[in-house]
Amino acid sequence: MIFSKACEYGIRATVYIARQSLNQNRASLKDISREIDSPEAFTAKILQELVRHGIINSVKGATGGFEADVKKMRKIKLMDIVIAIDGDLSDKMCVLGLKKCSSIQPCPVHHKYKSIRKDFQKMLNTTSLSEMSSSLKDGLSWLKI
Amino acid sequence: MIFSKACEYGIRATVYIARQSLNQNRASLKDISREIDSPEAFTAKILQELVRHGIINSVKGATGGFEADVKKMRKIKLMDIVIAIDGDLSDKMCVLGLKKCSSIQPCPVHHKYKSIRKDFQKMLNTTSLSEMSSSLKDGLSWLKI
DNA sequence: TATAAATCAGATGTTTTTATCCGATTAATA
DNA sequence: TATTAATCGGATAAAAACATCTGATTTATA
Repeated sequence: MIFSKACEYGIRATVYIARQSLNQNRASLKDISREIDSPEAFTAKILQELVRHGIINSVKGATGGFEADVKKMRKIKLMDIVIAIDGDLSDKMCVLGLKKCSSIQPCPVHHKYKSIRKDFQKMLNTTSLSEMSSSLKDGLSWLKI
Repeated sequence: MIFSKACEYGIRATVYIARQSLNQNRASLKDISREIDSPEAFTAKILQELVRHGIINSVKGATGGFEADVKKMRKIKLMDIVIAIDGDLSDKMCVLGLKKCSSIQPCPVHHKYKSIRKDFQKMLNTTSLSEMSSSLKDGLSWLKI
C-alpha cells in the first residue's frame, strides 16, 4: 500500500542492521533476510541502494556484512530511507493522483487530506533510526509476522 | 502511492459522473476519460467494476453512458469506491508490511502511525460522493492537471 | 597460499499492474 | 429497418514491480 515492497524491506532491514550494530554485531544478508522475512537476492539489491545512499555500510569478505554507524542513527530519519528506495514523495502526495494538486487547485479531497498528509510527513521526518532500532532492542517491536 | 492508478481513476471518474448527474446529464466514456485525463479503454474496465459494485449505473446504446443516483450520493463514501477497486485495506495498513502488526505485536513505527491511520480511515469513511461532486460543481475543486 | 564466506554488478526471469484491441450487444433515431 | 453511438466481455500487449541467477571480487583464516 503506502510504500513499495522494496521500501518496506529496506526499512525493516535497516532497523535490523541498526539493532545489531547497537550490539557491535555485523549482520549478514542471510541473517537479515531470515530475521525480516524477505527474499534474499531481492534484499541484496535494496541493501546496495541503501549503502550507496550512506544509510548503512557494507564490509566485503569473510566476516563481512552490513552495519550502521551508531553515531549517525539519531540523524537518519525514516524519510531518508524512504527517499533512498522510493524516491521523492512530493509528486505522489495527491490521493487522487493529480500532479498539481494544491490549495489553489485542489482535488476534491485535498482539504480533507491536508492535515493527514502533514502528520504523515512529520512522522517520516522526525522518526529516527535510533528510536526504531532501540524499540526493537528493548523487545517493544517486531520486524516480521 | 496510497492507491493504485486504477483506484485514482475510479474515484475521479465517479466524482465526474456524479457531478454530471447533478445536472441530469449522462457521461459517456469518452467524456469521462477526457475530463479526468485517463486512458479510455482502461477507464472502461474500471467503470464496469464500479457498476458491478452499484456505485454508478450504466446505460447501453446510443445516448447511453454512465450516471450516478443522486439520492444515493450522500450514502456512498470514498471508502466504498476504494474497496470496489483496491479491495479491503485492512491487511495493507502496516507501513512496514507486517501481516499481524497490532498494539500487541507492533512494528517499529506502529505507535507513531496509529493516529494517522485512524484519521485516514475516518476520512475515507465519512467523505461522501455528494460532497466531492458538489465541490466540483461549485468550481471549488479539480479532477485533472 | 588455498579455501570459504561474504558483498557486488549485471543479466535474466516472473508476476502484477496498467493499458489496448476487437467483436458482440444494446438502444435511439433517421 | 439500417445506421450509429454507446457499453460489455474476453483476449492480448506493454510496462513496472518483484525476484532470481551467476560470475566476479574481496577478505579472514586455516
